Amino acid sequence: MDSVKPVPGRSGRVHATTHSHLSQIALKLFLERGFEQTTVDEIAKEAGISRRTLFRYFQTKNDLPWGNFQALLEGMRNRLAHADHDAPIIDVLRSAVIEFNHFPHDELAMHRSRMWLLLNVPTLRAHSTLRYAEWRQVIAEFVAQRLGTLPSDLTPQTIAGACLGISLAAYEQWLGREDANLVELFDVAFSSAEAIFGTVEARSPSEFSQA
Amino acid sequence: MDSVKPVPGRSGRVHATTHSHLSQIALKLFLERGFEQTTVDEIAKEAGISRRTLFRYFQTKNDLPWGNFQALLEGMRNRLAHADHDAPIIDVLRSAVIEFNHFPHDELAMHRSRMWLLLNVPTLRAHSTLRYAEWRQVIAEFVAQRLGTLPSDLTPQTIAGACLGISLAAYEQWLGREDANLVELFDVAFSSAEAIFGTVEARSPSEFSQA
DNA sequence: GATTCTAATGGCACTCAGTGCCAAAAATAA
DNA sequence: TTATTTTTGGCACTGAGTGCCATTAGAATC
Repeated sequence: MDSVKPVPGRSGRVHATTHSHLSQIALKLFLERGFEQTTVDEIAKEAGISRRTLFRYFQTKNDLPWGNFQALLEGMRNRLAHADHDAPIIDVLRSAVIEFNHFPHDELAMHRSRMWLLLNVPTLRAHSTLRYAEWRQVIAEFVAQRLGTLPSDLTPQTIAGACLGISLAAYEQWLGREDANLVELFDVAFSSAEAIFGTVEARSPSEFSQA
Repeated sequence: MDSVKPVPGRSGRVHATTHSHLSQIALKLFLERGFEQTTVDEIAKEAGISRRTLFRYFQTKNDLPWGNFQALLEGMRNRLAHADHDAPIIDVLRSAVIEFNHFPHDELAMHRSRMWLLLNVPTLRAHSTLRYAEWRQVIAEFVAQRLGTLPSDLTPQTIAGACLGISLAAYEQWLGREDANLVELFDVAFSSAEAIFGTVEARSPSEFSQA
């Protein structure tokens, strides 16, 4: 499935597996036997690697469902950094968040399982707080950079918090309806939020300076 | 400090300690050495009980800073249940939440340490999610009972979420200012929220029926 | 093609959180 | 004194996570 190939121009032994592959195996076992009932040893054995190696791919058992979250975060960070500087902040955020939560059709079922676990297994629910904080930080840093403030200031933090709230609301809806379209739900959720809050405070500085 | 006395009319061995006492010892060690650097064995030894017994008072190490949270929850549940049935929901909630977060003067320093840990140690921050959920559930059940809806419905959940948000904002302020008054901050936070959202949707049913 | 360098793997021993089980201790009730 | 009740404490066990180091499998160099 995920055949790992040597990267040209890079010394050293080739990776035995991928975050994605391990995550898939873990999700499968978690769904079959339950999260608490599945041991890390079983996952490692199923993946054909040693337990020690698994802990080099994932810091904790709780991180397994997330896949390579750091890489996804880095992708969103880059997307935000290279966005059109004249586009309104809210528009950039909207498309970045939607892109972040866009998955190929053949991965959607797995993603649904993933999100179901993250939102329903108590241990994972608690641990998610930490991942959410990292995600919000990426948003906050982007907004702060656009507004010329610190990421810790009220506006960046508020907007980041709102984006997270919107996302979680969309996922709640998605998990509740078998036939729902995730991207559409995100779109609707963002539109609702914009209608309620307006976009005044979220416009880019260049729009003001160009006037 | 916490001398444990036999309860009249109740058989069996007397409790060797209290949640409060263990919590105090744990807080002291967590602040001195750090949360991760303190083992449960050290806390048990310092308290003069066995490790096994400590785990009968607290399910996990993460629960130690919370003290007897279940008892506090039960207190709030009772307070809400016995509140004046004609008083507006928001007024009942306001006083219940403030009372929940009211501590005697000589316990305030310890409570400050407690909250600092809960909001700053990653593991505890994550675990708090679960305690917050229980707290919100108590609020939601009260609101639902007053409105004649299910606790899982949107309005009870939203109001409970707002109460939590208000509380956390008040704590953030409190921890940032050495001289701040916690109860006053809660009062201000509640007033701000009421000013923004109004109180229309949060009035008790009897107010409508009496009209 | 043999050697060297580099980066990942795997095994082992260890710490620590948390649990099941059961005997011992300490209180009340008969 | 004896029986009953409830908590405590010890012990062995499982499972997560870590430090250390030898081994492996590639690439790069000669």
